[in-house]
Amino acid sequence: MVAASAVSPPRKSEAPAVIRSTADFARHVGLARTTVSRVLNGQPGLKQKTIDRVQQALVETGFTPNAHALHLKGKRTAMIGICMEDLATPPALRKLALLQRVLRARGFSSLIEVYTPGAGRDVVRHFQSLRVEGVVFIGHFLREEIEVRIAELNAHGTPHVVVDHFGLRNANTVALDRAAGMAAVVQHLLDLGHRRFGLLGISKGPVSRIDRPTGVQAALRARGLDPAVCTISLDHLHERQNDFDYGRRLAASFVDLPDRPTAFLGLNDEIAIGALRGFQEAGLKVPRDLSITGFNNQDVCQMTSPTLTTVDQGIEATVGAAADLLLAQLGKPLPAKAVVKTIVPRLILGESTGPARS
Amino acid sequence: MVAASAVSPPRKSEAPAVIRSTADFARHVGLARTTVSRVLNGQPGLKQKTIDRVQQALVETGFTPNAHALHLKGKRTAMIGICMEDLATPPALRKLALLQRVLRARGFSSLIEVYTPGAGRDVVRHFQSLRVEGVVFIGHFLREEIEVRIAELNAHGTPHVVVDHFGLRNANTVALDRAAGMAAVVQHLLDLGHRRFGLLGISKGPVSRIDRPTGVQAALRARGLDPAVCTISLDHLHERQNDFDYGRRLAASFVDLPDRPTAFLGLNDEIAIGALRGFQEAGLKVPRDLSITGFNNQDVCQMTSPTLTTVDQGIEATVGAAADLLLAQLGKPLPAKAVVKTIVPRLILGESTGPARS
DNA sequence: GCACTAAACGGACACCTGTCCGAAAAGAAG
DNA sequence: CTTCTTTTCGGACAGGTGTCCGTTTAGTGC
Repeated sequence: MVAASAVSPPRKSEAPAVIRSTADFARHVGLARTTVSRVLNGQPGLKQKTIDRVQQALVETGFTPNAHALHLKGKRTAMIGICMEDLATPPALRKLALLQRVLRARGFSSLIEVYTPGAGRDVVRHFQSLRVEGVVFIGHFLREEIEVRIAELNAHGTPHVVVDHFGLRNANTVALDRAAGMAAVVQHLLDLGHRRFGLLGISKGPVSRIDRPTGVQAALRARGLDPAVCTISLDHLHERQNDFDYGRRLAASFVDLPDRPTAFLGLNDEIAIGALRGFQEAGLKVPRDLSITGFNNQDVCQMTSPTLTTVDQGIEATVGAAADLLLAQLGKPLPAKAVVKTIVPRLILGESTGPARS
Repeated sequence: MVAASAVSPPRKSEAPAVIRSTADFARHVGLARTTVSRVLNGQPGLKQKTIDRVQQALVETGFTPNAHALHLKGKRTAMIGICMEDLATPPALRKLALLQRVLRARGFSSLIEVYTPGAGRDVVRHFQSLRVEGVVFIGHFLREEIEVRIAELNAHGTPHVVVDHFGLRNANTVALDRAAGMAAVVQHLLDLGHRRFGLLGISKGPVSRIDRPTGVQAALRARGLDPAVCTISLDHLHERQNDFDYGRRLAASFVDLPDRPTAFLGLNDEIAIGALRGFQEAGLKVPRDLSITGFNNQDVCQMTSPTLTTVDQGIEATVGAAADLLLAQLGKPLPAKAVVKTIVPRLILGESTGPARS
């Protein structure tokens, strides 16, 4: 038995130890709950002295109204759910960072979840239960699963945007036109006289019309060349684990190939840099003996010798467009037709490409 | 005037167009709200047929109870607020990604905010208003400001952990012992015969006892050498913007220095790689003519030629310890004394260090 | 000291949920 | 058909908030 509390039962005006609600806070200040509420919401008809008193106590105690109760009263949550692909690649993380910044600037907080295959339902349900105002998907997911999620979001009237996963049904999408980027690379190399291309990690067929292989083929055909003749891939010879090492081993396999290509197209920067290293270890000079290109324009492209010719992803443009697309939907009824936007990337010339050796 | 609604006013049993609450959902299923609630919470005394009916409707509609109302009823929010100093650097992003994964595995969602100087108050207030169960700070902040935030959190009984910012008063901290890492680097170079060290970006005095300069000095003194004599910095000659370029320009300044150091200690990997490039451009061979070390062990360290000797941050260990520290506080009263944990990093040997040229 | 006004008070309600509990309905057994 | 049991119904409440509104208190002018 606690003597103190038994002797003096808490009077109404007594300040509580821990402030958990406006009521607690009002008792602490010595005002009515409604009066405090009026101060907090800037309503008229209050004496300046009272306002000051509340403001000061606010600073002292650091009290904050319960956001959940506020939302229950109809206030918007100002939260955006972000689903990330499980693979934490540098470009994906940069997109996340940038997106967070853009959303923050517009007054939204970011709730992030990694979307592992199979767990997607829980993630989206969780966002729904928190009544987020929108959902962003960053990365490439299982088609069937993600399409179900998007249908759910649409059914609930929750805006969404998919970044990078092109071709999903009824999905608002912002994606990089990788085909265009790859075409620019190939054109650049064709202009330098290259006619035989080694593919590094790009052996898989195109998944959509804006995929890298499509761009390679289109650029070659535009010059009247046959992709099947001009390109060669040794991807099947090695297992892809670490990208850098994968590129290195691919290069080693290409070195002694009769009729070796004069130009090599990397799926990404890591593979390209690995290949660069692999060829250099074999005693070849880049770009004298051969040319190499990357994709993504990560920081590391400027750090190699020679610097890497690559394709800039335009992450800013992509994320900016995604944010615009998402926020434009707020408050309005969902668009009848999904909006799809493609971003055309930019060729970044480095020192790793040069005239074909005749 | 809408004829349909005027003719048939919505009956109680009519299903609403949009399901926003358990009441809506119950009407949709054709059951009482309380009955549905009992199903959702697994209470006994329900016919299997009824349970199935609700479950099915749950799947069909994708209805989710309002998390905010649940929290109001006492359910925990299971949210952790994460304050980031900066989302721009690769190590910071890796920490964030890893932390999110660890928290997710324990059933927590992550709310991230970038903590810009001055805006820290709003960020923490926002977390408080959302009644997060804990707050993590990742990075280095303004000492005074962050200490006030932590005091606020303590006053509210909200657990916290600071990652990377060592020496804050009353702050639970997990930090990398950069001094130990740097000492290991210097010892390694001393063993290789180096006696004169160029500092790349490490000119500023130590902020705490686990900072890089402390480690350099300690390692030198341990061998009876005078840091003031053995080390030289030209940091003041260049403005630090992009780290890679900064390192490159620093190297250029060192090239023609009489009595040039034989070993160079980079503040981080980017600066080291920039310097590596700078020296190579000046015609020097690494490690034949000089040795270079980095710090952080980013992926890029393996992509340079030669590969970089560096220090592994032990991000997994750091983030794991931080998560443990935070989650251990949940539910319990806050620890009387702040817990401080340091992580000892590991030296990663690369090809960029070799015997001193006599 | 009186009348009048400005300001603070405090009860009520809605928002959505889970839970309790008495009442009503449905179903089963006789 | 009656009785008893199982199941569902639906009203009430709490949790924290903003707002409305009638009531009480403090302050001002004369």
